[in-house]
Amino acid sequence: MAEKKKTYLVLADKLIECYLGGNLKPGERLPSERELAVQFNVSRTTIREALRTLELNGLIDIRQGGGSYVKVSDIQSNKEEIITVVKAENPLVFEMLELRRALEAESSFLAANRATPADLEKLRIALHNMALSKQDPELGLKADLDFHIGIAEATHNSIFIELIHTLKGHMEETIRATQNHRFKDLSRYGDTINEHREIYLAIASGNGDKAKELMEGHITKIRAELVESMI
Amino acid sequence: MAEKKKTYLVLADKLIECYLGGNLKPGERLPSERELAVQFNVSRTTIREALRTLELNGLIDIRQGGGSYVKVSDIQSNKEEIITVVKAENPLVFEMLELRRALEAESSFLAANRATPADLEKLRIALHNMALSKQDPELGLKADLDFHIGIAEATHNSIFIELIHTLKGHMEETIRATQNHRFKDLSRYGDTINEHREIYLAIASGNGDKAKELMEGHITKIRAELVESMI
DNA sequence: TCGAGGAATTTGGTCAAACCAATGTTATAA
DNA sequence: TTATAACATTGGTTTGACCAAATTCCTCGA
Repeated sequence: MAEKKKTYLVLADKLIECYLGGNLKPGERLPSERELAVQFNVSRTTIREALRTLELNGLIDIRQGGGSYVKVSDIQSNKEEIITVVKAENPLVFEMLELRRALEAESSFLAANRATPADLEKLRIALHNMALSKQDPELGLKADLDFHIGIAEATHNSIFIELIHTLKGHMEETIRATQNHRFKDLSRYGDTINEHREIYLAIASGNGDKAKELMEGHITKIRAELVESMI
Repeated sequence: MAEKKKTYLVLADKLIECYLGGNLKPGERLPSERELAVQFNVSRTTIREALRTLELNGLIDIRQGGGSYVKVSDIQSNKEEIITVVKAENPLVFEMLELRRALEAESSFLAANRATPADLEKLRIALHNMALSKQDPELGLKADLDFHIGIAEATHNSIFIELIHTLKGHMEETIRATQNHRFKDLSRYGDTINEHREIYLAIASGNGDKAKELMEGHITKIRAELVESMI
């Protein structure tokens, strides 16, 4: 069904496409409201609503008498830098794992306070798939990843979400490395599933501190398994 | 510093205070734009900008011909959260702070287990400079930064070290934003110094769990100060 | 020639009145 | 009672005007 979009949002997108999508560098000025109104064939009022939208999203800076300027978002570029740092093909497996411990523990805490019913549903599905996957390593891998990513997404913090996706490759590697152990000793795989389930319950019940503690323990245990698998 | 706030943001706050601060339950309808314009003695245009702000922040739902309704909030949000959303100059500031909480808490934990005498010496110097800087904001800023960076370096985890340097700009911004409050109330600045000192002691004595807990509290407090400084 | 000061212009901020479009309400007729 | 048409309400958009801040540009004096 064709959703009817609000005009000011459509305009905001057009503005981004025309001016913020690379054609205008940070610090440069946009055309005046009156010019934009003519260009897009709408009233100044409507253009102003679109500009407000961009301002509230931190994309531009509006100054009375001055004009609208593309914001030099330290933070936006910071965000990209952070991703770059983490992305760097790092052979530093254990350092990465420490980063994951930091990120995922805090994610669990935040998720417990913010997860929507839809977020929780995703986590339940991942849990369920994992339980079904005792004989299927690939399904297990995917479900395991889905669970960890699902928690990050439940924080609704865009930086955490991007970072966890950046770390996906590393997580996959780690899981594969430890899978041999897990499948040799099925009870251990069961332990992992139980840990996930407990983390889920803590998040679903809104117990942030407990969720964080459990996730810390979980990743510490992964580290131990990784050490074993390398012996 | 008497910042001149944009009218529509001020109005958005008033609307929250009058209607979303508990007096109106989720699902209930706000007065019409025309009524609100009369009530706050501004034009309908201005009221509309304020309502847009609330809509963009997901607090209300505006339906043509229907009216504006308080949204059933996805995330469990207390009043402070709401204020935060509306006030945030850059929506990513608080996301960044959450990232810092994750990184610096884990850093403190790791530092407590790995800090060398040289690492500890650096932290002591930063602490000392901070104590000396009650009258010198710039020195205080640098000492504050040095302390946080020093902890990351004491982890000897290259990823953490790179990340904290990437976040330096953001940290500086946050410290500056909260400095006004700190210097208005010197006892509060003393609190900050004491928090740093306690974190140092926990690290120096090898108590990782305590160091982590203290750092978490410290950054949570920074967040609260940041919220205050924006009101 | 250069710089300071100030007037004129540009640009965003606010207001008012009108009309359109979608929704909600009420009255009417089957 | 129900379906429908007329009306009222409410948000959406346009226009034009004026205010306030910032910028631009010109003049004048050193």
